[in-house]
Amino acid sequence: MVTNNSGKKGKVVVAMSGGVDSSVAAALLLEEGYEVIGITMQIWQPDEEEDERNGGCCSLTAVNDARRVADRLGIPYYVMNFQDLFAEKVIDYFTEEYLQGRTPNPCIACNRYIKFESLFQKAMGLGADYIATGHYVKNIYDQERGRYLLYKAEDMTKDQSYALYTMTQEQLARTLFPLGNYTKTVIRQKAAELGLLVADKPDSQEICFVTDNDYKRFLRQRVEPDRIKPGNFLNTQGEIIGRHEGLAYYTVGQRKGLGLALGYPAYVVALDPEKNAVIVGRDEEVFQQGLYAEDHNFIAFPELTEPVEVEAKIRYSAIPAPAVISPEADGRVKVIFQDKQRAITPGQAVVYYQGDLVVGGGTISEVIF
RNA sequence: AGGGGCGUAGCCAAGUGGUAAGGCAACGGACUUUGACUCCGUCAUUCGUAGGUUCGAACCCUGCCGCCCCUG
Repeated sequence: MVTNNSGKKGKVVVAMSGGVDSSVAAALLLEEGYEVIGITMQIWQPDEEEDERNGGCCSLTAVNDARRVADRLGIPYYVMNFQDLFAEKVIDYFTEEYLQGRTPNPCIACNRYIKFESLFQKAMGLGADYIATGHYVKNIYDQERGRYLLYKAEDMTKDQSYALYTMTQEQLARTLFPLGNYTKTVIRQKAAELGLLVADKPDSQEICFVTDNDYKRFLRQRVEPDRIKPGNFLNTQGEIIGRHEGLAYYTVGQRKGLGLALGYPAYVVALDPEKNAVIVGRDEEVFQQGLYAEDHNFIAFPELTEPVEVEAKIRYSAIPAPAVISPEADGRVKVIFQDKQRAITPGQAVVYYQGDLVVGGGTISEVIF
């Protein structure tokens, strides 16, 4: 059985969401001999009614679940308030990006600014040697390169390396990912063996602060109406083919919700903030050869100085595709794919891999048509 | 006004006497720690309307309504 020994291997703060993964992560670290402290980040204050159902990562049930697990494991447990920071770095970013005709990835922003920046600092301030999360990903120190490297998880279906490409060497040096070598199935079994009540808790999904999975409604409620203006749907020839409700409600590659009966499936090819237009086309018109990305972080090496062959991943659920990345004079990175990719979307992250190794990544700023 | 054509679901559209294809859109579900994509399911007791012929009509006939084209 798990016992809290004196932490021969160091003190680690585990970010506990109340879910299976972070709960088992804490348990595994305990077994390995770390001194474990559980912390739940309170990041979002849901409207009374919209909460609780499935227990978002910040709902009361989440905190209660996490606290129970901590009790069960016999570790200290605290709740820390990150609501203001989350509102700024994640929610504001999320809405502003949509308003500008880009498509944000809030999970990446949360990992970057909340978990691995703010929580990280507070943990270090508490005298912790490490921070740990329930992400499915591997963090390994490479002697030859003298760098900490990030690798895809053993369980490829659960791999979350895409959402962690922003991690710096300083962060990686003091971060533990106990789940990297396990499959989700094993983790659930482990939770059951430990007698954790969260063993059968469903996987979380969707955006944690958009509990009904309707981000359009979320924007409608939070943004001043005059910031979302209706405009024209244009075909790729520039002809007006209909009216849209506002750029913020559309994203590249989208099919549903356009309301355009053209006889063939119509997809959003691009958003044009200049004209406040949504460009629509056929399926084949949404495939593009490359992109420019900015705001990079490289993990496998300090910086990109010459063209490198990689497999680039354009969205969370994409299969990495062969591409060549090369540095541009303006600091951006040019990514040219071997084969055209579907719905390359400004605002989304592009993460570069070499096999299981995360080379680095950036934010897509422009699509090369 | 005269001549011709058309009127099938939200859009396009097949069906010309035997009891309403299909596509698009929409809606519902599955999938999913981002938005999307994808997949599965649902979607006209009724064919502009009123009569008539027929065992039986969206399909044939007649009136009316609406729209389009041509002529003057």
